[in-house]
Amino acid sequence: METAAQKSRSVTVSDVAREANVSKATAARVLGGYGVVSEKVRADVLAAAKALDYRPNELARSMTTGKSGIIGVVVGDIENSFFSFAVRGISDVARAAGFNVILANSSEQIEVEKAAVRVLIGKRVDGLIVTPSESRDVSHLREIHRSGRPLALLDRALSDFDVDTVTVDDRDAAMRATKILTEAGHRNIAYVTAVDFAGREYRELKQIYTSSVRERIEGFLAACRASGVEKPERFVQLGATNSQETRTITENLLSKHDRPTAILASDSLIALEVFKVIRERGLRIPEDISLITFHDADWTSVTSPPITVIDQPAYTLGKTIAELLIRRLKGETHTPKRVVIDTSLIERGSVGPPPGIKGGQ
Amino acid sequence: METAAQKSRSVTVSDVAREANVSKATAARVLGGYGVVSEKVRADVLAAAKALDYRPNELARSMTTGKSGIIGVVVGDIENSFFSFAVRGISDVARAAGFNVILANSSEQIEVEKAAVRVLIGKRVDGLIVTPSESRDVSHLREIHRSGRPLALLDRALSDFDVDTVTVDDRDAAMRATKILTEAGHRNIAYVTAVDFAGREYRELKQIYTSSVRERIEGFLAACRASGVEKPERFVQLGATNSQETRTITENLLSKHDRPTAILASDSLIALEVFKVIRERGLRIPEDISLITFHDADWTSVTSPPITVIDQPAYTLGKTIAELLIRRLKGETHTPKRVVIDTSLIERGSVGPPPGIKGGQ
DNA sequence: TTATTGATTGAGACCGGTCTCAATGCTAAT
DNA sequence: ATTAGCATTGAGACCGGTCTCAATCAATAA
Repeated sequence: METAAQKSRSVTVSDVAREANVSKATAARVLGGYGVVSEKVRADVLAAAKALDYRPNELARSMTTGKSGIIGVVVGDIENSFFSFAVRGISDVARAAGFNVILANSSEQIEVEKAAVRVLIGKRVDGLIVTPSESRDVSHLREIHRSGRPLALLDRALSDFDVDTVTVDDRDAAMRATKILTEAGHRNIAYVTAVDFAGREYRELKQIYTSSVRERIEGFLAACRASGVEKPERFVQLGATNSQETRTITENLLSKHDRPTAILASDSLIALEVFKVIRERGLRIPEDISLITFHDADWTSVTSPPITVIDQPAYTLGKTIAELLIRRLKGETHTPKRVVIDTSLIERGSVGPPPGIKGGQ
Repeated sequence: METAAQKSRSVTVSDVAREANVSKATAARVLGGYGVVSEKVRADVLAAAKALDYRPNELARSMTTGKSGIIGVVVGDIENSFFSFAVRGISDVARAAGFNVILANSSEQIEVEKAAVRVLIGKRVDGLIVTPSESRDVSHLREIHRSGRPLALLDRALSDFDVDTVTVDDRDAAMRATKILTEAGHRNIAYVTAVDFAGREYRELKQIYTSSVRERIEGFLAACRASGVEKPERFVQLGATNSQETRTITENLLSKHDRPTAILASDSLIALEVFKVIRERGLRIPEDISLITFHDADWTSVTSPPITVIDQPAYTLGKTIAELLIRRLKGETHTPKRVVIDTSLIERGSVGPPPGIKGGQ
């Protein structure tokens, strides 16, 4: 009657120990893979474990060891393929190193991001990889640091956080892309980006709290100025946070009497919507308007014409930051590294000279 | 001197209790939000908690309650936007209900899937949502069931598993799509799908161990036969598991002397590659070849011509299965539901009559 | 005034592992 | 024969919560 199976309570070390006629401590030693045990006992315990179909409770294990084997990842939006590739890079590296990943979406909202970080800390993740949605409010990131957990930043740097960071050369990439446009003769180039900012009107760099966005704008402005464009600030369009907003912005842009002859989109979701609106308006690319976007999304190569893009190695970005974090989790104490990964510009067919209305340079 | 901060050990209930001059049990009551406490004591404890910046250890909490508040999700491939949308649906519902999601990728490999399930059970997730990569080896799914955790199946049903399942009307969808093709006059239609099968050659339905794939093939074959196509089996192409394989398959297909006049792709990743190869070959869609694909991926609407697709509501699929699972996790004991969600066929411009070489019906 | 009742609070077991330390047994050295 | 020394094993504390049960106390009823 003692063999009667309990409801469905899971098998514990004690159960195995009893079955193998050894102490709980000994059973734990072989099951947990630590300490020393004689061959005979080891075999007995293993046999008992198999017979009972023992499964270690990782939760309990985590509680004593203090390590959960989990890496928390907070990302802007998984639906954006840039992030899903990055996450895939993180996951692959993590799994290979024996870590699991808990994924959270911030929807680029600081409050959601803070909540996610809080939950993750509560779950006692071993480390966090975050794509900070802004640099003004970073109290929650400070907390991570204070809790002793390593933090790593993905895609967006934070000047006053000296932690492992992997970004791409945003400023430079934006400059190169813009330069291609100015060299083709464009002087009225719109830069459409996704920052959610009350008022929408762009005024100065200081109002942008996301490093990557700021750097790209910086690069865009620099390249515009270099080619003699006056007050390029007026071409910066903020607020393309979702397809509806992007659509509105693009429609406004295309309705202006001096509509831009080229558009630079800060991500592929924006570009897709821009592309659609351009199409709907019956405008031709690149004859009527040129287009370049950040991120080599799959669709950009199959449109007619295919789109010129800035290729951000998203997978590598994720892979690299995960490697850095894991090295730290394994005890390495290198000084925080700031890795900047090169992007490349893939020229396809979406850039041409501006329509001859007002002429080139 | 007693105020001296400990290294960086985290603040526990006991610490708060001491600070507030109450017992651990009482502090736990207010911090844990259970039992009853007087207003005064509650205020004291809360104040102490704030002063000490107390953060509950979810791990410890999970250990006693037996619930981790985590839903484990094992999916074929997050990079596939079908899955990333589904995951987004799951995540949104989960977060709203106070659950977290641990995501694992199986890469459609049964061994990886089994390992992932094992890990997730070890982490004591409250329930699992799995996209089973095959129906032959389901021992690991049986284990989930035996461990008392609810299991829910996403996108793929398992005949001998009576658990909550959400799928789409694959058979019907494939039939409708094929019918559009046959009605346009096609009789030589290739169906390209991603099952990894030694030998690649399709022989019979029984060799397909993924329900959705099987049903689609079934629908395809039925529609072909209905329009008088003989031995439509020979048009089924297995093995398009990655872009390279897909490319090879498509190239072979297009090189045949009696090359298909239409292609039906089982997912958007496959279709994208097929589309590219068709383009490279200088063939025109739909004049030279027609194309339909499962999943309304973003790129399908911006190509020239835009692609006719079977729209699978991936987000809804994820949302629905998560809702079902969560209801169960909250104690509801409804009999397992098998929800089949309708797909819709979005006709765009990639279907036309077959080129007039051999003529239509 | 004393017993009864209900509201609070405290003590301590427990979850399922890890890990320290002492006890035991056996071999080898004196 | 006695004992130091090493390899094994066992007992039990601990991690940080939850939760049961008993104790305390003031207020109400008899």
